[in-house]
Amino acid sequence: MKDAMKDAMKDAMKDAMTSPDAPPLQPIGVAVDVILFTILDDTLQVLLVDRLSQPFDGLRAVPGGLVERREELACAARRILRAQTGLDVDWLEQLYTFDAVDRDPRRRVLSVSWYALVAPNALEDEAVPESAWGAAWHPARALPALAFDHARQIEAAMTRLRYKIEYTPAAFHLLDSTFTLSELQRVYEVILAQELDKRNFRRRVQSLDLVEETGQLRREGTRRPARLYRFRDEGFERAGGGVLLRF
Amino acid sequence: MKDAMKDAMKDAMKDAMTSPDAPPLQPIGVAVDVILFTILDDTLQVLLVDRLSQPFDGLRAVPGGLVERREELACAARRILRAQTGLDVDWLEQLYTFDAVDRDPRRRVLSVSWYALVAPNALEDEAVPESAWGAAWHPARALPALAFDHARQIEAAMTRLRYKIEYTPAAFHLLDSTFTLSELQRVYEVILAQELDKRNFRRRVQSLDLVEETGQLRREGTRRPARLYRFRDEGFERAGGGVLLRF
DNA sequence: CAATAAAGTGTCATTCCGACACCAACCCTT
DNA sequence: AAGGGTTGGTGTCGGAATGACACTTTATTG
Repeated sequence: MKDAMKDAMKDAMKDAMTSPDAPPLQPIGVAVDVILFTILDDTLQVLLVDRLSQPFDGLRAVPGGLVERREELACAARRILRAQTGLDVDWLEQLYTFDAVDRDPRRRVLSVSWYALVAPNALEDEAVPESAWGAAWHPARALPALAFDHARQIEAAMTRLRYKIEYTPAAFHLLDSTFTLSELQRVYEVILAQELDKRNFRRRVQSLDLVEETGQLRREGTRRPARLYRFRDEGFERAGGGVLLRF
Repeated sequence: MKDAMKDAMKDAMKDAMTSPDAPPLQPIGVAVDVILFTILDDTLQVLLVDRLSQPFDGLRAVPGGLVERREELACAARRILRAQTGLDVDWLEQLYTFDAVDRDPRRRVLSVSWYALVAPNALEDEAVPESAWGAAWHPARALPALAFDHARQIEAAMTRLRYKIEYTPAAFHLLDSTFTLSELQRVYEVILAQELDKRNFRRRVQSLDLVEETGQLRREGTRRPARLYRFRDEGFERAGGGVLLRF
């Protein structure tokens, strides 16, 4: 720890020294936090880890950590996610930069917040390593006490997500590459927190050419098998960024 | 300058020292940049200042600068706007945090980017001080060469603005507190870069109760005077965040 | 008082949207 | 083999919203 501190100070010195014309550094820390969503048990879930040290020892938090000196923020977010959860995500978007001066009681640390989406079965495949972090899913609408300003961050991420699924293909990243229309509908219902009419939903999705049949069926349990679909990029592209799925 | 450097290092040391449990600082600089829009000559305009030193000496840039140690980002943005342009804005929103490692050739500096809106006559009142900064309006769709990643930032801000005027009262901040419906329509036309039908536009605005008559008229030039309106908060609130003005 | 220039106003045809209910297909049980 | 259970899958219709469209009004100026 002492060595790390010395290193940081050497870095600071070098940075200040090598560019005589550069204005002085303000020692503001930069962290990223990642709100990782999935849908499990027909519920929107957020991945939380345990905090094992001060501050906020014993509370839960979203995965996060300091950004390295020459690391892009999105890379930091992915690195931290991988380290704390073992997951690789394919949807990762910057959410907001949280900057309250006292959001970290130790010193000034900005949090550049991101949100990410994974399909629920990513769990089974990659197995969230219980490791030291105690990563686990929690229902997004019934969260325990959280460290830092993470409750606010999750709130903001949920709001953003509600908007995003209406005019981007975000929802598809909460599903496998093939899915049934009922599964797709459930994603929208869970995120929007309202029931949708099955026929109207299908009319929209199909008239926008957002999906195409794979020709295969999902047979599951004791009931009629459902047709499997896959997402069609061209649908969203052709629609050109307007609002697409409004319910 | 040397003193400033010493101060920065002292700060860094203090920060690292006072919290033995705090992880080491990464010396990443934090700046804010502000894309300030107005509408002038029926054109969307961006305020640019001259760069008078390296890097990018001689180019134009949006107002920006380093954040102070205990300063919230929005405060920094307002402080810098005031210093470089003399303007106080009432609409200021965080846009995005730009983080390319080499966006500042001297060293790693994040830019938390904001966009702001002012009514065009703010100019005449407060008189953009030509001062050292050479602040001046430039048509947003015909910009000169810009410092840093500011061209990309402006692009992002314009995209955001296009969305925002559809579901927030942003457009009204580009007008005086009272305005004619034609002026309001021109704001939408300029930002969306498309002509709108006068009667359909008025139908929407009035059916949503976004405006109320002041009872006064604007007489201007050689033509029929127009009724003056003012914005009604309740309109947007009642509409509850859905899409309101879609053309 | 004529010319000019923007302000202001209504209709109609089309499309979009939301509400609504039943049969089909499969599996399992008996 | 028949029947029950469960989800999958489909069409219509009435009302609302949308987009296209042109003329009259009201002021000023010469």
